[in-house]
Parts: sequence; structure tokens; C-alpha cells
Amino acid sequence: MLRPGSKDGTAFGFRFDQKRSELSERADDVNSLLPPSRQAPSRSGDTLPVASYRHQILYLVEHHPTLILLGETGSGKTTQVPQYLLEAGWAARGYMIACTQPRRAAAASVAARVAEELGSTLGNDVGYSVRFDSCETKGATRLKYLTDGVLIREMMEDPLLTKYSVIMVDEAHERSLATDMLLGLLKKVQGRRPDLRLVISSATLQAEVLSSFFMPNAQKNGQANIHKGSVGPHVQPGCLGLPSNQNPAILSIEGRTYPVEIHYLTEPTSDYLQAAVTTVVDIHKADLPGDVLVFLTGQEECVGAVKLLDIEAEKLSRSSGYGLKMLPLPLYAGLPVQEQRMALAPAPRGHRKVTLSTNIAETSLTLEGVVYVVDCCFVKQRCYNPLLGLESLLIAPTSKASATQRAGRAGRVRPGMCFRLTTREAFEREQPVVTVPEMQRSDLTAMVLQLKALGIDNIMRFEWLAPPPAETMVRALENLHALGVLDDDAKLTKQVGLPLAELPLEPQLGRILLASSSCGEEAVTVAALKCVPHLWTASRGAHKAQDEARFKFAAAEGDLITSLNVWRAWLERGKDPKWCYRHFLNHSSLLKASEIQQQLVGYMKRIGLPLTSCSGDMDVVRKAIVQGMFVNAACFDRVDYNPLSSDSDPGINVYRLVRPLPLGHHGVRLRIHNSSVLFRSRPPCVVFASVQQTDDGWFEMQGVTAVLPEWLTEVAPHMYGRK
DNA sequence: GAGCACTGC
Repeated sequence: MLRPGSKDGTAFGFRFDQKRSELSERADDVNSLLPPSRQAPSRSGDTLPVASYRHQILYLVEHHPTLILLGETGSGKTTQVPQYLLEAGWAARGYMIACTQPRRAAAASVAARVAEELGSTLGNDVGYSVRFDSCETKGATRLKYLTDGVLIREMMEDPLLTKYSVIMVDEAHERSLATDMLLGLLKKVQGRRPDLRLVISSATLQAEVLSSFFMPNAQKNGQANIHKGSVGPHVQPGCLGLPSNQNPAILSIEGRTYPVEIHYLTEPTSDYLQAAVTTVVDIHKADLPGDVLVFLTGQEECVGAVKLLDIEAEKLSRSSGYGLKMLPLPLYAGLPVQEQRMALAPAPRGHRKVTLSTNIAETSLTLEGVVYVVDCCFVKQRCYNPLLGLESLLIAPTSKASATQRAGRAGRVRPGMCFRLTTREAFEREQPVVTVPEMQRSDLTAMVLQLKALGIDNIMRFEWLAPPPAETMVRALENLHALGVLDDDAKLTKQVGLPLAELPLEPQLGRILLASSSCGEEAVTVAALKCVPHLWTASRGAHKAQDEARFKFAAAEGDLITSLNVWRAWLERGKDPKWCYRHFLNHSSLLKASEIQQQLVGYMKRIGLPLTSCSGDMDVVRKAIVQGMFVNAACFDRVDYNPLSSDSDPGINVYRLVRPLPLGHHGVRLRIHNSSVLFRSRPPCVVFASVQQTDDGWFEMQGVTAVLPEWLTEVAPHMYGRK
């Protein structure tokens, strides 16, 4: 990498496109070099950038039905704006203010902070509500932080959200499934409740989409009112009056972050992992103290990069890197919580922490003390093929919006640097401006069910922020019809549709519960375990030992029945965390599963379904599983041999989907994923929970259960006919 | 034969 006064190039030849300023020139005092935990506390409510906009915000909320608040992180919107609304009287006369968050952890922690700032106890004036955990007092709580999913659930009881005067939707730029759905619903509510005010908080790049969406339909050709300067004398809001101007207002608030210098490669690289490692080593050798955050796409890459950096760290002498020792740590969602904490905690004295992270550090987790970001400019993204009805993960270039977000992680403590492992030209040319909203790359079966339950019958005419492909909607309706959720008129059925809409589960899993008349106990456990990802930990890189551990619980019936065995053993061991560790099981995932299981037991009782046990008759459980998963049925087709491999090559067991496929899609090849206990065997017929696509076009089935083909025709004659 | 972005009810 090229730096002032250095010779050009490095051993690997990864060079960046411009000279870098030395951060020391801009670091004014020693204090700014310390991690934030050792700095003097700052940022009380009054000194936040948002504070100077208080009057404007209140004026605009009063006069417009929708206010779009733009601004990067660090402006204080989330904690301050709801307080301004509270003080201005928007929660008078029994009304409440809601602020939604995409993640549960954020909802709870922000609420706690706001309660503290107001000098009140959490759960009185300020509360929160997330699944399994709410802290609010009916009649007393005026301001509530909740996840967008919970607010959607609240709409099932109260479709017009009549108890709220203002709803603030935070982090709308993330464009998550729930946020997009909520915004569509809120627009509909606004039509029936002209007094309701919306505040949509978003990063800049999504402003236009949002403002034109909230433009009244009659005036779609008009312009939004954009406010940058002052907006005249502030009028005390006569709360819940009608807004005087129907267009959405837009207000930009500057954030409070330090500048981040962006660097690009001079030559493209085909190996971003090596490029990342080299870049980190160069930063460590020459740049001032400050932690490094590297964005990679997956767990395997993060672990691999840690290994490479450990080797490099051994080679480095103490004289380089300002006498600091390099400490590489991985960070991804499947990591046990204790190890996640290590990656998040400040580096021990004398160390420079290098965190090798997946996208989890872009939105969900914040690391302190990061000054350098290295961005591979790729991300693993969900995508959905509605014709095949299969969802999978593929590596795609990150959007520019996302790259900005990642770079911003370097500027929270002091001026920082971001190294993008691509050329400036390629970045400009190939990275999309914004990420394709989840709505357009997901299976929407569950969401269509929720919309139906909210009384939105004409799904095709719902106003979407980003309309999903028509094929996806058709597939969702077909799936729901096949499951018995919708009747021939696309109305929710009494026996299946209505109870399923109440269950906080994917329709496929919920259907298992409804089909479990003689194995309710097993069904709630299977469903709860299926809900928690990362049941098995992958932290210690000991693949073989892990396989052996899994085979101790293996059931010939497949992965879901295997998870039942794990569950029973865990209970027998008194939920012992050490036992989990020895067997490569994720203790916190199991605890979460038991929470979900308890919730499902509650639903079963409410709906009046028995919670009997099948006492070991696993065929009963498997038949219930088929009732939910029959759409994803595959049968063994043939063995593919690699012509170049030896005679002992066992070949690949190729499966094909049993359900009829549209023309041109018969070539889809499936195989059992090697994380499945059925990987070594070759059951003639299976159902699976999900697939993952490989680089060479295979779909690998996960969460596999062996079934009898006749069960398919028995359960779904409409799909598999009797032949 | 070698492995699982991230959320949420």
C-alpha cells in the first residue's frame, strides 16, 4: 500500500489509489486516541445535533401527516425526537407515542436510556415491548419503543392503532421485510386516520422513495416540502388537530461522526481474503493505534482470515505496530455469546484488535474504538426464486449505501480510514446504489398470511414501498392454498387459516402444530428448535469432533427428529451449559428454543389443541412434519459420478423436487447438505426445511426428514395426485 | 464431502 514517504507496493501487490494522510496530523490530543470507554463522557441530550432542530421537528410534525427525518447515525434522533413529542403534548389525553426498531435489543436498550434521561423508572412513562419481553404499564406508559414486528401484531387487535397519536419508524433505510410491510400498512391507516402523524427516520439515500410513497395519491405529481433552513415561528401544537399540508415534509439532520478517508485498490483483486489480510498487516505495521474492523461475507471467511492473521502476527516483530500486539478475532451470529463479547470488548492494553466480521457489524452490533475499516465490498444476501419456490443465500456486491454505512464505522471515535478492496472504477460501475429491498428477494408466504389476517383481501393491489415480483405473490398464494390456509376464494379458512395467522411461526412450521393431534408435545418442540438457528456451534473449528458429537444424537428419521433427541438429552442433563459446550451445542440457542416452546404451548392451549405425546412413535411426528413441509419434497433420482475421480468415489446422490415445476426448471439438482445427519444415507424420499445454493448450481437441502412417498399423496393429493 | 448473511412475531 502506498503511503507518504514509502516505496510503492507490498509483497502481495495490493496498493491503494491515493496517498493517505497521517491520522496523527488530525488527532488533536491524546484523549482522542483512547478508546471511548476511557474518554470523558459526552452526548447528553442537549448537545446532540438533533437538539437544534427541535422546534422545526415539532412544527413539521404538527403541520404535515408525515415527516421524513434524514440523517446518519449519531444525531440522536432515536432517543430525542420521541422526547420532544412527549414534552409537546402528543401523549396527552390518553394517547401514546410509538417508536419502532428493527431489532429487539435496540428497542429495550433505547427505552432504558430514554427513561433514565427523563429521570423515570423504565416501564412507567417510557416502556418497551418485544417478543417474550415487555415492560410497560397500561394507562401510565406514554412513550413505547417496540419492534416493527410487534406493532404489526398489535394491528391484529387494533387495525387503526387508535391508541397512538404519533408513530416513529426508525431505521427505515434498512428496508427490512417488517419495516416495508409496516410502512405500507401505515399508509393505509393514514387514509382512515387523518389525525395520525408519522415520523420516518432514514439515512439519506432512501429519501426520495419514502417521500414519494407518502405523497397523497391524488397529489403524486406534486413535490414534497423540503426543509433545510428555519420554518418560521413555532406554534404550540394543538395536538391531534389535522395537518394543514398533506405532503410529507423532509428534514435533514447532520450526524456527529468524524470524517473517514476512503481508499480504493489501484488494481482489481480476485482474492479479497488475501487482500484483506495484507491490508490489515500494513495498517498494523504503520498506522497509529486504533482497532481494525474487516467486513467479510461469511463465517468460514472470518475464521480463515483469523488463522492467516495469527500466522502474520507471529512473524511481526514487537518493533512494528507502535509496539502493539495484533489480536485478530472473528465475529458472526453463530458464535457463542461469550466469544461475541470478546470480539466486542475493548482490546486489552498493548493490543490492537482486528475484528473479522460478517455483516452483523454493519447494523446489529457496534464495536468501540474502530478507526480503520477494511471492506471486501461483498455481502451474502438472501434471494428467492419464485418459480422454484426456493430461497437461498448468494454472495453479491454490497450497495453504495451499505458501503457508506460500513465506512462510517471507522469514524465514531476520531477521524478514520476505510479501505475498499476494489478499484474506484469498479465500485462506481458495479455496486448498486441501494440494496434491493428484502421484499423483492424473499419468500412472502408468511407475509401474505399476515396481510390476509389484517383483512387486506386484495393482496395484488396493496400499495408496496417496493412491489414484489408478481410470481412471488402468486407462489405465496399457491403455498397458502396448498397448506389449507386459503380456500378457493383466497379467504382464510376457519380450521387452518385463522389459527395459523395467530401463531408466531412460519406457516410451514405452524401447520405442523395444527396437524399434531397425537404428538402436540413433540410438535411444539420440533417447531421451537427449528426456529433457532445455530443450534450447533461452529466456534472451535473441530469439524470432525463436531460431527461425532452430532452423530451421538442422530436419528435415522432425519434432522428434525435428531433435534428432538438433543432436546431430551439437554433436559436430562438439567440444561447444563458445560454439557452443551462438550457436545458442540449452543446453550443460549437451546434456552431461546425453550422460551419459544413455552410460548407455543400457550398458543396450543388457547386454540384448544391437545399437547399429548406420541410416546416414541416417530412416524406420527414425521407425518405431522409432512403436513407442513410437503411442498418441499424431494426424491432420490440418480448417482452422479465425477468421470475424473477414482473408483472408490461414492458419487453424489442427486435428488429432484417431487412437485410439478414450470417448464424449463426440471434440471434443478438437489442434494442433502453435509450438515444433515442423513448426508451419508440415501433415503428415497425426503422433505426439507430450507436449501442453500452452491457456486456450481446445486441446491443443498437442510433440515431434512426422511418420509414415505405415500404420505405425500395422503397429505397433499391436490399437489401430488394419486397415481 | 467438508459447513450455516442478518433480523422478527
